Amino acid sequence: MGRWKPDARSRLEQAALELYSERGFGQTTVAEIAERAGLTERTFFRHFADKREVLFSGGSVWRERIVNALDHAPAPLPPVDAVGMAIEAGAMLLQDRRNYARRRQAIISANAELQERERIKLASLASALADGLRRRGVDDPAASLAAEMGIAVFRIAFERWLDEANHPDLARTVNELLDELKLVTAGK
Amino acid sequence: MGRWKPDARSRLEQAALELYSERGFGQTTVAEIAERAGLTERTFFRHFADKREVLFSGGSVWRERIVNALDHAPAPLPPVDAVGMAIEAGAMLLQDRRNYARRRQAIISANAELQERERIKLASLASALADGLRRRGVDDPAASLAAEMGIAVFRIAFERWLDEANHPDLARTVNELLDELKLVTAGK
DNA sequence: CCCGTGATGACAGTTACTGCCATCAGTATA
DNA sequence: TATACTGATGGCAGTAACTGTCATCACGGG
Repeated sequence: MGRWKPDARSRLEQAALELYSERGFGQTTVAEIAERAGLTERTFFRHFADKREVLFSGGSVWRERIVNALDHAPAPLPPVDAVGMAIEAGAMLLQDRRNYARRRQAIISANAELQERERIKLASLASALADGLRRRGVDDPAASLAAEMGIAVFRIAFERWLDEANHPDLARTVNELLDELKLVTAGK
Repeated sequence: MGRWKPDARSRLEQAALELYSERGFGQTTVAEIAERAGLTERTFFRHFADKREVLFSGGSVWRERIVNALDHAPAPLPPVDAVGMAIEAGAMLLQDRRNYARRRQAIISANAELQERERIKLASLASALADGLRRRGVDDPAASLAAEMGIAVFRIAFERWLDEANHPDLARTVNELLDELKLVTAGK
C-alpha cells in the first residue's frame, strides 16, 4: 500500500454526504468532513473547489454522457427530439440510483446555496447542449431554446421521479413531459 | 435632517455597483463598499443578506410587476401566451434602462457566483409564474413547463437585447423568441 | 421631560478559502 | 546504489465573508 490510504476523493465525498445528511449543510464544517475522511481541511480544498462542489463533481460523467448522446443522435432528428434523446441517455444513468439521488436531493433541497450550484450546473449543461446542436447545424436561437427546453423538461421529470411512486421510470417520465411540452407550446 | 444621511440602502447599492465595475466583484471587499457609502460593514449586512444580494434586491419590484401582469392577463389565454404577456410587461420595465442593464450584466457575466445568484432568482420567478398559472386553473406539469419556457425565452431575449444593436426593443424580442419557440417545439 | 424605538457603530468570533513551504514514499534515472 | 524528481499530503498563517451582541443616540409620542 502507498503512503496514504487510497481514494481520498471518494472518502471525502462519502464523509460529506453523511455529514450533510446528519446535521445539514450549514451545520457541517469542512474540517469535520476532512476529519471523518482521515484527511485535513487543506486537502479537501485540493480536491474540491469549495464546500458545495463535493456534491456535484460526480456529475461530470453524467454530463459527458448526455453531450455524447446528442452528438450521436440521428442527424435528421429535429432539435428538440435530439435533445430529448440525449436527456434520456442521462436519465438511464440515474435510473438505478434512485435512493442515492433522493438522499442527495434532500440535502440540496434544504439549502439555498446548494440549489444555486445545482441550477448553474444545469445551466452549463444547457449551454453544452446548445453547442452540440450548433455542431449539428441548428442555428440560434433555435439551438439555445431547444437546449433550455430539454433542461427544463429534465428538471421537472427528475423531481417527479424522485417524489412520486407512480413515476418509476425516469426516461419514460422525460418523454411524457416532452410530449406535454409540445402540447403546451401548441397552445393546448 | 435625521441623525444619519438618508437612503443608506441606495448609497450602498450605488457604491457596490461602482466598485464592482471598477475592480471586479472578487476584488472588492464589503468594507470598501460600506466605506464609500459612508457606513460600516455591519450596516451593509443589515441591508443585504450577502455581498451578492446588493446587485439583485432591486429586482423585487420587477418580479412583482411580472407576477401581477400574469394575474391580470385575459382568462382564456393559453398558458404560454399568458406567461408571454407577463414577461413582456417585465420587459417594458427594463426598456429604458439599457445602459444600466448593460453595466450590471457586465459585472454579473464576469463572475460565477453572481451568475449563480442570477439563475436562482430567475428560477424563483419561474416558480412564482407557475403558481400564477395554477391560480388560473392550469394543471401541472403544464404550469411548470410554461413558466420555465417563459423564463428561458426571457433570458435569451435579454441577452440579445443587451449585446446586439439590431434588437432595440426587448418586448418585441421576447415575442419573436416566443414564436421561434413554438416553431422549434413543433419540430421545425 | 422622560421613554421607547430604530438605525447605526463597535467589536469579537467563526469559518470558508488561499498561498506557501515542508515532508516523504515511490519512481525514474544516472 | 545513489540521487533527483514527482505527487499527494500536512501545517500554518492570512484574508474576508458573515453573525451575535451590546452600546449609542436622535427622534417621536405621551
